[in-house]
Amino acid sequence: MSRYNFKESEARWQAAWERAGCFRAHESEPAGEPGGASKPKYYVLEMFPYPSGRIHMGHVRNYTIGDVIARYKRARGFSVLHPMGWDAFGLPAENAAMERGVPPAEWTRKNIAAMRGQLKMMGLSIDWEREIATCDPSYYRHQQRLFLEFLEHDLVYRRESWVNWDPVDHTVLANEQVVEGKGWRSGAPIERRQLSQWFFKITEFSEDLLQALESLDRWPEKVRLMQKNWIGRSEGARVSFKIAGREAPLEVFTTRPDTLYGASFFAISPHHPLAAELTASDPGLQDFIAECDRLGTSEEAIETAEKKGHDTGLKVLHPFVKGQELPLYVANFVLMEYGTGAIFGCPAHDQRDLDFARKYDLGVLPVVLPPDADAQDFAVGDTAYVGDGSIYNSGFMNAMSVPDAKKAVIARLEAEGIGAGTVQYRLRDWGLSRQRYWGCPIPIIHCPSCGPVPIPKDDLPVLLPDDVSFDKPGNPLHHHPTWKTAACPSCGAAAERDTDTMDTFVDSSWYFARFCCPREEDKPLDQAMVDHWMPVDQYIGGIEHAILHLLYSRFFMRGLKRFGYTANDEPFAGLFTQGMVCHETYRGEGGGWLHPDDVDKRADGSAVHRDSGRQITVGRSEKMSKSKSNTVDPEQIIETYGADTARWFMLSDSPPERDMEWTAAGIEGAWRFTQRLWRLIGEAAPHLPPARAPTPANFSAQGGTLRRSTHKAIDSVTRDIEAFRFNRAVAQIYEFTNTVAAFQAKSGDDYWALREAFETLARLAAPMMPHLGEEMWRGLGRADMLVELPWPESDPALVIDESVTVAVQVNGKLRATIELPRDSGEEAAREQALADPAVQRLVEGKALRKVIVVKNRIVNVVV
RNA sequence: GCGGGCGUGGCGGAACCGGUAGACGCAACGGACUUAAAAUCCGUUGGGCGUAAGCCCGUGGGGGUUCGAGUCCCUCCGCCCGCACCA
Repeated sequence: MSRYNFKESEARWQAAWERAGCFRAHESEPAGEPGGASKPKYYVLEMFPYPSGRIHMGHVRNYTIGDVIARYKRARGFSVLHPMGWDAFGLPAENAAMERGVPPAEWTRKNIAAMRGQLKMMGLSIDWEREIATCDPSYYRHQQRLFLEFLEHDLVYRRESWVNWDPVDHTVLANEQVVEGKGWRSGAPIERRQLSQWFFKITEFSEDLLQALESLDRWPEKVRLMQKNWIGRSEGARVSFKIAGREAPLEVFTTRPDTLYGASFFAISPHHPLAAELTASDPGLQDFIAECDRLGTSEEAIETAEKKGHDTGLKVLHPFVKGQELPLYVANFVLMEYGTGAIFGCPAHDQRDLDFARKYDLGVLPVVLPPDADAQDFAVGDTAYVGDGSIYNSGFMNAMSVPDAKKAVIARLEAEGIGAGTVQYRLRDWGLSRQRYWGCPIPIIHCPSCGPVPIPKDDLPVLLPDDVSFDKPGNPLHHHPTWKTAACPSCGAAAERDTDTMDTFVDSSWYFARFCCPREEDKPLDQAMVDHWMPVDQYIGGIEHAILHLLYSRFFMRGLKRFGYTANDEPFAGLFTQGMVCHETYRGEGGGWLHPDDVDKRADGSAVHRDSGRQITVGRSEKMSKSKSNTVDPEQIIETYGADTARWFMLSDSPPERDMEWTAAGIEGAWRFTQRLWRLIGEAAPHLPPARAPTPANFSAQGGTLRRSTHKAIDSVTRDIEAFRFNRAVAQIYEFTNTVAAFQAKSGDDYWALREAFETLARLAAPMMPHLGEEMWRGLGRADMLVELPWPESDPALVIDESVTVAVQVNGKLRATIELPRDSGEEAAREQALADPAVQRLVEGKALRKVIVVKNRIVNVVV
C-alpha cells in the first residue's frame, strides 16, 4: 500500500478550491431552491497578524481554529466571510530599519509576501481577494478621513500628556522599551515629559461601553469582567477641602466619604498643579518629583514601587472636626489621570493608606467597626479593615451602616456646598499620537496663526515619505528636510505638518469593517456592505487583547455609527480567546538556551546534545519565544508532516482556550493518524458497495451497532465543534476510527454500514483536516468536493440507546452497576439495585435509611 | 501593587446541571509479524494491599456544605495573562 502523499494532495486540493472559488464571500448566495431565500451570513475573523517575517505556532493555532469554524459554518449552510489582512504598521519595522538599514516599507512588504505564502500552505478557507494591509495608502487614507470625522464630531481633542523620554537618544520610549527605569538602547535613566498630543474621547462612552457588556453573551465571562474592571465605574464623592492660609481649595475624589472622620493625611499627585506651584519655594519637592518621574508612565511601575511621600508643610482643614489640621503630602502613588489627582488617606480602612501611615508615623483611627468587634478594644494592626460594619468615631454618622453613612455624608456635603456625590470612571481617554515614522500620518497642519487645522478630505491621503533616514534618533518625519513644510489650509501661511503618526491600535479598530468592502475607494466604508456582514459572528484571538484592542474597537464602532457608516454598536458578537503555544526549554552546560532541534530526548526524559552528546537540562514548558529558543517553525513542520497533520495536532489534546504544549511525540502521533485514515480507506474501498447505493431494509446486529456509533459520532462531533471543544471532537473521531477499524463486515448490509461509517469519518474530519478529507472522499469513489457538501445529519433513532448503565452506590461509594431500560421508573431502579448481590451483601442486616434515585444515572443506597 | 485566570495518572487531557474520576492521545511495558529493523496489529498501564473475589487511598494543601464534591463555599500554596506607547 502506498503512503499518503500529503505534498501532492495538499497542493492539488488547494488549487482545486481556488479554481472553484470556494471561499469567495458573496453578499447574496442562493440557499438551494430556485427563487428561494439567500443563505444567512456568517462572519468568522481571526485577529490579523503583525507581519514579523514568518508565521509562528501561535498563528497556526489561531488560524486553524478559525478555519474549522469557517468550514463548519459553510457546511451548515451559511454564506461565510473569512478574510485575512496585515496589521502592518508598528515598531519592529523601525527597529529593523535601525539595525539592518532596510526601509520599513520594503521590510514589511517582504514579510507579508513570505507570511502569505506560509498561510496558504495551511490550506485555510480564506477569501484572499479581500486582503488588506494597514500600511497601504489605500487603507490609511480612509483612516485619515475617519480621524477627521472623529474630530468633527468632537470625539478627538488635543491636550498635554506625559511620555517616557530618553534623555540620551532624545526619543519617546514605549513602556516596553523602558527596562527598570532605563532606556533599552541608551541605558540612561528615563524621564517623564509633557507633549501636546491627540486623544480619542473614549470616556464619552464609558457608561455605554460598560452597560453594553451585558449584551455580549457570546464573550467569555472573564473578558467582560476584565473590561468592566478596566472601565472601573465607582460611585463616590468630590469634596473641596480648605488649605490653611490659602484661597484655592483642594478638590479630592473618594469612594469612601463615610470614612472622612478617619482621615489622617492628604496626598496629591507629583503632577498636580499645586505640586508644581510649590516647587518654587521647596527645592526638596523638586527633587522628589524628579525621582517620581524616573518611574516612567507605566501604572505597573508606579504601583509596584515603594510608596513614598514628601511633606509639603501645608495643612488641610477637616470640614467636620473643627480645628483639626492634617498634613498634605505629594505622593508617588497618586495618579493625576484618575479622579482629581488628590486623595485623603484613611489608614484604618485602606491598605495602601495604612502602609503609608506606618511609614510616616501618621494616626490610624478606625471609624468602621466590624460586626463582631468591640468598640473598646478594636484596633487596626498591619491589615486595614475594608469590610462593612457600623460607623463610629464619626459624629453625625455614628451607628450607621457603611452604605447609609455614604448617603448621609454626601447629603451633608451637598448641603454645606463643599462636595457632591459623583460617578468616576477609571477609563482614560485614548492617546493616539506616536512620535514615530511607521504609522498612519495624522492629517493635521499646525499654523502659527490658525493653530491645528485639519487637512481637507479631498487632499488626502497624507502619504508617508519613502526617503527617510534612521541615522538620527527620534522621529524621522520630524527630521525630514521637506516633508513637514506645508501651507495652512485655512490661511495659506507657511505651516508645519503634524509629524506624529497614529497608534497602531487605530489601524486595528476598524479593519474588521473594512473587510466588508475592501476595495471601496470613495469612502472608508459602505454602510450596506458593513451592515450586511457586521457584526463579526465569531472573533478569535489571544487573551492578551482582552482589554485594549477589544475596547478600542467597541469605541470605534460607536463612532462609525455616529458618522453613518453602520447601524451597529458592537463589532464582535462572539469572541473566543485561545491559549498560547508552549514548548519545553533546554539549557546546555554553559547555561545558554538550546533549540529543540539540537536536543536528543532519551526515553527516561533526560536529554543530551545532538552533536556533542553532552548533558542538557530540561526546563519547564514556556510560551514559545525566540529569547528562550524554544520555537518550532511551522513551515518546517508543514514541509515534514503536511498541513493537515499540523492542524490536527493543534486541535488535539488541549482545549483551545488553554495553553497547549507542542511536542515532537504529539506531532508524530498526529502524523500516524493521518496515515492510518488513508490506509483504512484504501483497504476498505474496493469491498464497499457503490456510492449512493440505497439503504438496506435490515441490518445485522453488528451492522446496527456500527450505525449507532456512526450517528453518535455525528452528534458528538457536531456538539463539540459548536462548543469549541475541538480536543474532544478529535478524541471522538479517534474513538470512532477505532470502532470502524475493528469492524468485520460479513454481509452486504454490513458493507453498506461500513461505507456510511467511512463517509462520515471523512466528513467529520474535513473541517480539521480538509485536504485529507477530500482525498478520503475521492478514495471512497465520490466525484464531488466535500467542501461544497452540507454537514452530515444524524438519525435521532440511532443516537439514543434503549438501555443505560446505572451506577449503584452504598453510602456514596460505588459498589455495582446495573443495566436498566432507558427512563426506567424510580421503583424499578430501586428494586434492581437492591437485588444486586454486591449491594445485598453490604446492606444485609442493616436498616435502609434512604434510597436516592437519579434517573438514568445513579442509585445511592444509604444504610 | 491592582485586575483576570489556571492547577486531575509518567505527560496532554476527558468527566454534560453536584451523580460510575482517568474517555481519547502520547509515553512505557509485554506479545504477533520480520533474517533484522521500521511500520503495522493485539494486550497491559493512577497508587497501595490481596493467590483471588475484593478492599483501601486518590483530582495542588487544609477545612466545610451534601445521601454523594474534580465540580459548590472558605482558606492557603504554586503558575500564567493584562496594567493604557509591544502587537
